[in-house]
Amino acid sequence: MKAAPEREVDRSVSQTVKAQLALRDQILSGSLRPGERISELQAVETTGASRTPVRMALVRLEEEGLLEAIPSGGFMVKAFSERDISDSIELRGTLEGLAARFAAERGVSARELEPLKECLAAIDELLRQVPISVDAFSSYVTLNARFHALLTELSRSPPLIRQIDRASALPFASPSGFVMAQSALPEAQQILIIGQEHHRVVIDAIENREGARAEAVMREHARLAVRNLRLALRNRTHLDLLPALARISSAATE
Amino acid sequence: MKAAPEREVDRSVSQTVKAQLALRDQILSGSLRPGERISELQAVETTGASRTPVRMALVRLEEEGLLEAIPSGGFMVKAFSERDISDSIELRGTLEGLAARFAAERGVSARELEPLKECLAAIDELLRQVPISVDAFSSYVTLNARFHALLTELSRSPPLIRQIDRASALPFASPSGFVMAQSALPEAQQILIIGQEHHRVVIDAIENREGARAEAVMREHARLAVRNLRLALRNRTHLDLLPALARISSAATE
DNA sequence: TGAATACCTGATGTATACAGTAACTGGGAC
DNA sequence: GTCCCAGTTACTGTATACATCAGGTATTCA
Repeated sequence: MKAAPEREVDRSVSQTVKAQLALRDQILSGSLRPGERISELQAVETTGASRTPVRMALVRLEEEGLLEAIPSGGFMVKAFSERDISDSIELRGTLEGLAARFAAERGVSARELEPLKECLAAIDELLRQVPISVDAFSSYVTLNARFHALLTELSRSPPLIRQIDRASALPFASPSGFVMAQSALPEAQQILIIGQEHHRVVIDAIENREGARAEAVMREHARLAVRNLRLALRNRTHLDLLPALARISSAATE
Repeated sequence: MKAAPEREVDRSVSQTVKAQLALRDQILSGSLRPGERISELQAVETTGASRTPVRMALVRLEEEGLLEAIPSGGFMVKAFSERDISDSIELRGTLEGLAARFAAERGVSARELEPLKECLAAIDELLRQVPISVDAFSSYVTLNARFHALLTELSRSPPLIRQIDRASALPFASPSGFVMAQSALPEAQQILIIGQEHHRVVIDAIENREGARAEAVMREHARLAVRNLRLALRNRTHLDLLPALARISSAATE
């Protein structure tokens, strides 16, 4: 029973992971700007790791989709248009739809659905209070992520789970990527309520083995995230919650 | 104007890529067996590259889905069940369906459809001969891959194109992964003809901006590959064309 | 004054040396 | 005979040194 599980990070976590997390933070916080070449030596200084783990982290971040390889060598921060992001969300929705259909078609025991229903109830509880507090929004993000993860697992398809995980790795494409960004807007509550209805329907569809319905509702569910994205971009006041978004050029939409 | 563009591979291609190709070959040819831990030092000997590029290649192959990270460190060859493979194919079909829908909904100019139609005509030409020669099968694989690549491009969605590429990276999930494996079977011709019909329909659907139709036909198209997989596994005589498949345990299907 | 070339600086790609840790084997004790 | 512990071995993760190449700048010539 080892003590200090918090500060042990410095030793137990590998340098590679440390560098990866640090660099991802730098990218998402906007310290590194899109199109900018990432200098390995600079990364070595800011992350504290050596060149080898830094290179490792860069390769992983490229696979993750945050970086782009430069033909002559090295990496640069990838730039995303609004269209890229909405397409990524639609893509995730399509994959989650497939997962829901698999779950419905292949059948799921009541025991497996239990945690999903608990999650559903917890979100219901959150939404009961009006207006919804900021804390509640934060809890919603956690519970929502959990719901989506559980639902994905229901497909019992490792390749699909893997792909959904990668599709959700991009923070703007993840299930609750823009929930916080619009927590102050009046439309926010309605969207959360509608989203919860989708959650309810998909569970019902899976229980009744209605594959097409389960798939369709998950696709529509993702489009809610696209709406959140639009809202967040139109009301740029709260972009400080996701600084990387501030650089998305709306002009690049079409 | 440099000479010897063939044997220049030794210098122009990076050690990392060389190692990656060599290791992938070893995995797919069956030299490295599923579940087996890959020793870096051993890989250094067989590939000729140093440890650094070998490690790089291992990370990339893991992201590609051929390897699995071992918690205590290192990598092992991933094992696939028949179900894993059919799910991967269904997954690719779903993504290609999305691409076709995007193309249909967003509109495609006649000029952009031109290369698709040329490809279609070339395959038609191939299928005219009965019975189809082995050479024709080989040409079919090339043209089919080209058709799928062009279709994917039509979506004009970089994130989607990227994901489809990754989904097709697994050789068993790629569009014509099992065409060769069943080239000697009598059902083969029929399947090729049906596949070509799908190609024809998806282009027609995109031209007429029928998104749902385009999507549906691409999904069905992928299921043809699942059928090919089943055929290939039932007639294990020709598994030598894809040695890695010989290790798929049919028992692990359910 | 402008363009081209040569040199130089800084980067990445590669190789290898070192440290820490996990797994395996051999021996001993119960 | 079996189980457990300790020692050893060999592997991975990390750091750093070296070579090669691309890009930029300065100088020179037209």
